[in-house]
Amino acid sequence: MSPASTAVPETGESAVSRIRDDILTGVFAPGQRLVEAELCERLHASRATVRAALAELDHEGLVERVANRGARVRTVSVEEAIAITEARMVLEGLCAAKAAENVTPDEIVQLREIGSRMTESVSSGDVMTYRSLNVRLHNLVRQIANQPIAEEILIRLLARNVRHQFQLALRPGRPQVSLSEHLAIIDEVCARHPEAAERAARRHIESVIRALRETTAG
Amino acid sequence: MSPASTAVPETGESAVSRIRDDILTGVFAPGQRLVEAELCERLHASRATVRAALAELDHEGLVERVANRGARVRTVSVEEAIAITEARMVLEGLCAAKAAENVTPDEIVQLREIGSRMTESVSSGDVMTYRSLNVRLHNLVRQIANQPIAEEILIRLLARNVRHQFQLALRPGRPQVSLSEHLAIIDEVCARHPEAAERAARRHIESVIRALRETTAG
DNA sequence: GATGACGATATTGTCAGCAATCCGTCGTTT
DNA sequence: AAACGACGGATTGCTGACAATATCGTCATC
Repeated sequence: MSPASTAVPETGESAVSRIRDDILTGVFAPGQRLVEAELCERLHASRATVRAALAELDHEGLVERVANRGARVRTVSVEEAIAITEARMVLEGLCAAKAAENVTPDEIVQLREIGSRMTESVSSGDVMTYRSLNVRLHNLVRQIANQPIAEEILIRLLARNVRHQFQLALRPGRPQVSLSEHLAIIDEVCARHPEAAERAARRHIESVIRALRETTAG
Repeated sequence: MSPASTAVPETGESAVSRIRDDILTGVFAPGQRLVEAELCERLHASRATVRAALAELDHEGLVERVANRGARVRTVSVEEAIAITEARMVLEGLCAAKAAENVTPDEIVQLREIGSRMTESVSSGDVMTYRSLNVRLHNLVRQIANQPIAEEILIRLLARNVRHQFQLALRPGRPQVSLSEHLAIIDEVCARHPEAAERAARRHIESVIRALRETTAG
């Protein structure tokens, strides 16, 4: 569950979380400079603390640091978002395959439950619920896969382009497209077909990539 | 090219490099405690510097830190090495596919050159040369793929279990097995067949995984 | 008017020291 | 004798200050 590293300095961790949240919620805009002294005031922490936090966020890919020139919120272009999503594609495929190998009856019930609730939320047009179910589904698959290395990488990649993901979810017609893909993943994992589950996961992310590409054109 | 993050404090970077090298070359044994004060003396640096270095290496997965209890060289079990290699498998597959899409005539020449030199070194039994060519091949493929995100992740994963990779390379008969797999990757990339190149890359890493599994049995 | 050198300012990188935390040990109590 | 709690040593986490570096504006020069 813990996002990434093992090091968890107490106040330091809260500093990381607060800055991360401020980036993800848009308090800090993409490209904005993050001056250490300012963050010190804001967080009531020392510079060593915010410095460690910035290093961590640099590692997560949320901020960009250059030597002697400070840190800024990383702006991820559509091209980068596509490259990130391509890496996600193969890793989610791996997790889906592993999940199909490991899935337990209880987990099958959970997957089906998410699937039916996804179907409901799409037919009722509840985009936000669908989106949170989407996150839950991917989390559950990763958890079932029991592949901590791939999981850690995926969590990071995901955090890195939440912004694009979010914009994508709001596109009209997008939930309808992704719903069937999600249901296919659920079906194959529950059927314990690793190869088919991997293909389904990759098809899903391929569709995400196509949608991202369309944003450049449109 | 740069190993990982964008942050490159000058002396800090050398501290990171030196500790990393000492871990990879075995000066610091797996599981060994890394006390900050001792590293300060060894590197003639301040604690802030070595602290930042340890954080970076924690991010890279080479050291393990727990709050208030310090850092130690991470020991990676065979199970972890397998999980890491499974993640590598799908990412190398992605890079191979992308490389097959992007490869230029000049790069084809370079790939063929490496291939023929690999064949020579295997037939002459020169394991170390073969190993360095192996590294060069993977580097070149990643470079051709032009997929910076996947590349960065792969470099980290690779560094994380060099030890296992190294032991593997020394196993009798191993070079003969991997040679044909490497040549297949080269063939498919040069033929510009993305799907086939991906399959070839995955077959290769699958064979690495099988070899790793055998180490547990034997 | 454009260009390049120079200096002031802002910001990061580094250092030494203090406070907080954890582990092992010892003594005390039941 | 075993369990429990307090003490001491060691090590990390954090704070404030100092040094190094890059950026920006100014001014002289071509």
